[in-house]
Amino acid sequence: MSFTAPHISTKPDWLDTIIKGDCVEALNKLPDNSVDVVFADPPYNLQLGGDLHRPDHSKVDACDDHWDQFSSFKAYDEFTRAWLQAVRRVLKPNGSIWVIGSYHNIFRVGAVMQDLGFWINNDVVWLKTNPMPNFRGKRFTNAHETLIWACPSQESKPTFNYDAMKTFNDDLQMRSDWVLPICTGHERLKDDNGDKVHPTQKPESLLYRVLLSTSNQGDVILDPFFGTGTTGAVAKKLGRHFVGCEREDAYIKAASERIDRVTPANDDFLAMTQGKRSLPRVPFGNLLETGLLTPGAELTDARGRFKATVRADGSLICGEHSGSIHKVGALVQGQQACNGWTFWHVKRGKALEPVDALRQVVRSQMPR
Amino acid sequence: MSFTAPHISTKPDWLDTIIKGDCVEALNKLPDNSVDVVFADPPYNLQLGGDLHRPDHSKVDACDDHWDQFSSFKAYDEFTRAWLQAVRRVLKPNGSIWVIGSYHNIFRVGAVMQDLGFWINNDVVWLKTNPMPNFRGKRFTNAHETLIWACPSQESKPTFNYDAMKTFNDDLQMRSDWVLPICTGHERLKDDNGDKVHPTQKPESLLYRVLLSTSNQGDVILDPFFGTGTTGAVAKKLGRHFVGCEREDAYIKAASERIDRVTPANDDFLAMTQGKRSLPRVPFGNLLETGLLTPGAELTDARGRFKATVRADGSLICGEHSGSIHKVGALVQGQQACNGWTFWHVKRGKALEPVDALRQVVRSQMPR
DNA sequence: GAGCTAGATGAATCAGGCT
DNA sequence: AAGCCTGATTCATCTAGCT
Repeated sequence: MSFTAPHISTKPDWLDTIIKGDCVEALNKLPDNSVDVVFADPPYNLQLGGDLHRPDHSKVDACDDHWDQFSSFKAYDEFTRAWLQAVRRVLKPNGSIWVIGSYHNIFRVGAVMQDLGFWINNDVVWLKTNPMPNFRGKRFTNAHETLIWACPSQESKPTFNYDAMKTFNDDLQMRSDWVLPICTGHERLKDDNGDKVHPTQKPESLLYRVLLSTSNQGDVILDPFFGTGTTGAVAKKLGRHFVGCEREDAYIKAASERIDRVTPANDDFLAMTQGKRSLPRVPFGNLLETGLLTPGAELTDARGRFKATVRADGSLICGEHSGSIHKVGALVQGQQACNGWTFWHVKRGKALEPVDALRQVVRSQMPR
Repeated sequence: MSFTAPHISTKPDWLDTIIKGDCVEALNKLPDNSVDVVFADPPYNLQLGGDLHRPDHSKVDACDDHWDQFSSFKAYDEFTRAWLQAVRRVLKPNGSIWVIGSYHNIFRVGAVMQDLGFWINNDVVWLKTNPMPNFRGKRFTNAHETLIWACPSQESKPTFNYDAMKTFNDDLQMRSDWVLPICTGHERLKDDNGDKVHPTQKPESLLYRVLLSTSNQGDVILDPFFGTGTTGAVAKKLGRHFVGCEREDAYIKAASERIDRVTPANDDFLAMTQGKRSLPRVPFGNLLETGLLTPGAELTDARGRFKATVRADGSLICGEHSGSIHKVGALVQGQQACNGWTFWHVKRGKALEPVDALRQVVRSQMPR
């Protein structure tokens, strides 16, 4: 599980290990100012209700573990303050801390961090390419999580590999929104029954980007909620040291074996961390939001046989039919499917143009 | 600045107006439970000064000279609590509140909202297609802002136009990440010198999506930090009422003139895509009453594995099982629940059709 | 092997009306 | 007020198994 770092003559015994126990207690084993970067994925305090089923009646495997249960916001805040203070002692003055969370907990975490004097450099949103849908149709698909990147004080001068990030991002400044898939497939650790070992394993691509942007080779990376060790695995791969705190034996075992299998380094990781470079998607509704079309606008097909009217929500009305441009396009033609972008046209001056041309206008305003 | 709503006989004098003054004070003019949706873009640059007042109208002196982190955060929290409580009184129990902010303030706002009992439905990230770059190269490009969508309590049942948003988004569920350009060009209000009137004018496209997703035609939309009136302009355009609070005369003037220029969209095009949930309920027994099915009719599932017989009261008999179409459908499959309308089929000519198709026939014959 | 289909699954604060 | 019944609701991706 360990790897050599020749320039460190006497390696502390806690380096590149997982300390068993609650993180506040476990961190007592570390000296002051001994850590360069912290990555923390604390419990989210989800407060779930009853069971949730998919439309096909299968049950959603919820995160209902005991470690995610708190009696109140106050209790959660106290827990948060305690681990942040413990982390603060071991973090170097110019070190960085990353915390990830969802709307259930991230606002509380961020406020406590500010109260303790941490200085926020950025919040970063992880946009999931493949989030779980909202099965009951009662909310927006919860398609992102939030990371806070902060320093121990306003005076801190953290590592930020600006040029590496810019190169990484096709010579554009790296933005605060990162598009990455969730952790599935071979990367997801499974037990002997084929069940996931940890309910909330983070993708390695996320940790790559965190460590690549705000740490240097040989740095010490602390993860106070180590879980199945994504932080350790990526740290080792990138030539960083790690130290983790974890209470559950099953997670420690899985993480240790996982990190043992990691071979540090070449450059093949770059590909993994690249976001998708496909054309940005522009929903038809955008044309109304941005004023390129107004509710009541009339669309026709290229030959003018069918006429439809646009409503405020981006739906079309055409005789008895209503729905998306694709659905109504299919219905009026009596076909199974239709690309509404090329089927429907709009008058622009004297000429008829496919609405796809308006989509191009929107895209031209998007530098990405 | 006002527009007529003929179906409201006595329009309150505050409706479709901007109330001058601090929002906590101004909101005293509104009765309890009088607002359907709140959109709030609270100030968050503490160092600009002049923005913060305690509930007793004394000025907060936190950011006068030296930056005092703790006292200024505390003052901001007090300010936040005060306006949120004032808003809470006028918001209907099933109303929605949206708050937008950046990492400077959104964590504090979110935590205070939770402390006051607001229930968060989603956080939404607005991804800017054209953000300001990070000139010093010390941070990630700050390319997003965060919105919190919440309700006054966990029991609230807010308006959420799921089907309209899905149509809007090319027949995919609307996600929690919205890609929209910032407010520039002709949309950006300029004064006589060509300077922008308001430092943080929000794009109309953002409000369009907020109001389309969580409000209905004729709803009352409150913006306690009205600024140059983007909320009012989009509300009027979409056939909603507005009320705003604003302290600065210059903003009130610019907003009033702006809203006067807005032409509301035609009623016909404000109708939105409706889902099945809004269709009138048709009990299964109706199919027998109307003669579409006769007692003794045989139903099967799509693959013909299960056969059931319809009795005069609309119950099914299937082997040992009997009961409603839903109950028997669940029982024969050994599932907890089943939508009998789509599970059970009937022969119509040569083809098998779900009984749901018969329900459509009944609905088409119903008076609107 | 390639290609296809069916099935499984992911940090989720996920219903509403009537009796 | 609590309980019961109706019936509405999913996207991207990976794996296993079959042709």
